[in-house]
Formats: sequence, structure tokens, C-alpha cells
Amino acid sequence: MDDQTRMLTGLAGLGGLAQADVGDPDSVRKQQSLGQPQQDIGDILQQIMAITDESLDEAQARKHALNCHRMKPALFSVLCEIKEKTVLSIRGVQEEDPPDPQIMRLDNMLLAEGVSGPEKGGGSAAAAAAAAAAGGSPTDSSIEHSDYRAKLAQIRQIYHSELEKYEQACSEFTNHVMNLLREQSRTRPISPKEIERMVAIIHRKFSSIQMQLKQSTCEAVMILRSRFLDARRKRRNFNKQATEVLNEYFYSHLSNPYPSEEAKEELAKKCGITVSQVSNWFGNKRIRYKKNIGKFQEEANLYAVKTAVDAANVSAQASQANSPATPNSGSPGSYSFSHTGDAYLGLRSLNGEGLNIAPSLQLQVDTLHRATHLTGGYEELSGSGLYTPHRLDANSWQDTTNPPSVTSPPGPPGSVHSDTSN
DNA sequence: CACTATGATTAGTC
DNA sequence: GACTAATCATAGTG
Repeated sequence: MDDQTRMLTGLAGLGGLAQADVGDPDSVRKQQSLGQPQQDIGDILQQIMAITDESLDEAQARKHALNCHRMKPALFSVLCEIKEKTVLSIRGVQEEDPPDPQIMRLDNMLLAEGVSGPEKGGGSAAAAAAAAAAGGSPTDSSIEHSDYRAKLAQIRQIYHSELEKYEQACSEFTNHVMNLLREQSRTRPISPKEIERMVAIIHRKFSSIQMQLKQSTCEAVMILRSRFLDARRKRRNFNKQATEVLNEYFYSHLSNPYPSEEAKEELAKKCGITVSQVSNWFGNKRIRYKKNIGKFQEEANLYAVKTAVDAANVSAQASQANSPATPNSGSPGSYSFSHTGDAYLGLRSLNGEGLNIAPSLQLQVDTLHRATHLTGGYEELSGSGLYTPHRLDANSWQDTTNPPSVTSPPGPPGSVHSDTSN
């Protein structure tokens, strides 16, 4: 509208095109008595009024006359120039801004999550890495993994369809505006540069909408991810075999249940869990064993027997005639420790007072350990540097804080053993 | 549903 | 950084 006014002013100045004698003569007189600017405005208003009074044909004819006027291109170029120098130069300052850091961040994240990148990209890789880091059984993680992937694909699909919609809308609107401006440029001064600028403005507006889309997509991915992480955090018991392997190691190294890094790695490989899970397991096991040795007595005996039997088998196979010290070595089931409680009680009675469970068990296990070690049964674990060098002094790991809880658990003094050997 | 077992986490220590 | 001790949170069980 401002442009139009200015244009009309310009046209008035062209002479021959303006109708100064239109309207109420009185008002004209009044205007003449006023100052020059007011007079100009009055003229303009009158001209506008005159235009509205004109018939459509008349207006068209005048428009045509305007368009064909020999001075029109020159006038338009001058007006365009003036516009460039005033309004647009002010606006132009904030243009050519660098790419928005936030949108870059969002783009990076979407790319990293495999939403905006190429199909089957980082998302699944990230999920796989996350699953691997969390450990757990491969089947479980793969189920969760596929679930995660499906959800991510869904998000991806929505994102892309929305993005496409926005892009389409943006180009449609841009085309529309461009056509409109081109059309208008015939009647008001619009330079191609201005059209470009307008397009840029439209694109900015649409990119802010896109940013919102990206933002909400990111949020969705984060929510999905956190859910997935939560799912991975859900505790899953290790499988029986893994627990067995860990327990075997623990009880066969009861004097120093601190597997070295290598041992942990090997155990992790054997059990299909991560090294940190092995560490967790040993940490928990040590503390829980120490806290309540009695509770673990049976288990300890079981594994002591188990390892002994295994070792006996190995030794029997290795040197069939050279093992008189391992009776019944040929039939594991009939090993003399088949009644573990009895075996333990027997050892305890051998211990005299038999007040300290740990040493008695230790004795048992260590004896077995020694025996098996001599026959080569533990070569694999203890003979290949898999023992952690520190804390080699037997039982020191239990002695540190152990005495109150182990040798005198809550209850009557005499009931220590009934507690610990139940 | 209460209870126990157990894997994971966290704060503190060495 | 490894470890302990306490704790959390969930799985499994009767």
C-alpha cells in the first residue's frame, strides 16, 4: 500500500496522467490554502477516490496506459533503487545469517540416530552398540534391538513424510508468492532482488517449522532411546551355565577370588557376558559370600566337589594308572562328597572347635585345589597366570571385615554353626 | 503377593 | 581404576 501511494505520487508528478480537476471544488480550494505536503496528500486522496469512482473499463484503460508509458521502466527502476537503499537495506542486515547452530545440532543428532541419514544407518548400529555395551544374552538384546529398530523406522518414516510435506508446501507457497510478485511487479516497483529476498524470508519461515519438526523428532527418538535403555537396564539373570562357570571359578579360587583382567575376559567369553558384568558378579559374590558364608556353604561344597570330580576325571584321563589318591575317579556320581553336608560336617569335626567356617571350607577347597592342581586339572585357570597377583594371602579378603558377621552372626553364641551350615 | 535372589548402581576408600 | 558396602530394582518362587 505504501508503495502504491508512492507510485501514485510519482504518477501525479508525471503530468497528463493525473486528474487534478476531480472532486469537490470546495475541498480543492481548502487544500490550496493549506501547506504543500498537505496539498499533496489531498491530491493523492482525491485521485484514489477518483479511481474508485471509475468504471472497471476506465481503470483498465488507465492501467494499460500506465504500463505503456514510455517513462514507466525508468521510473520503476528508480523506485526500485530507492527501495533498495531504504527499506531493504535495513532488512538486509539480518540476512545471510550463518546456519543456525541449533538446527545443525538437531541435524547432527538425527543423522547420528539414523533418522535423517541413509536407510539402515546409524540407528541400528547405535542400538547394536548399546546392546553390546549392556551385555545380556544375544537373543534378548536382539529382540529388544528389533523392537527399537522398528520404532525408530516408524519415527523415521513420519519424519520424512512430514518433511516432504513441508518442503512441498514451501515450494508451492514460494511459487505462488513469486508469481504474485512477478504479477505485481508490472504495477508496482518490485526488483528481482526483492523477490529473491521474499523467497528467502519464506524459506526461513518454513525452516523454522522444519526445526520444530526436527525438534519433536529428536524428542521422540530420545524418549524411545531412554525406553530402550531402561529395557536394557532391566535385570536379566545370567543363564545357568554362566552362573555355573562363575561359581566354579569363585569356589575354586576361594582363597583369592579376584580374577585378573585376563581371567575376567575369559570368563566373560565363556559366559557370554561382558567383563564388567563379570566384575559385578564377583563383587556381589564376594560381599554376599562374606556376609553370610553359611548360606553359601552348600553351594561351596557343591562346587568344590564338582571341580574335584572334574579334575579327577581330567587326571584320570591324563594318567590313568598314576592316580591312587583319587578313588572312584572313574565314576563321578559316586564321589565320596556326594553328601555335601556330611562332607562339610566331617571336615568341621576334624577342625576341632570348628568355629570358623571359612577356613574349614577353605581347607577343603584348597586341598582339592592343590590336588587337582598337582594333577594338572587347574592348569587352564590357575596355571596360566589368571590369578590376580594381589591378595594372595589366603582368606585375607574375608578377614578384613569378616569376623563379626561370620564367626558370630546374630543369635546365640553357640548357634554359629547351625547358622552357617544349614 | 510377600519374600528371596541377584544383577546393577553408587558413594566412598585405597 | 579396582574394590567394598550399601542400596536399588527387578526376576523368580512358593
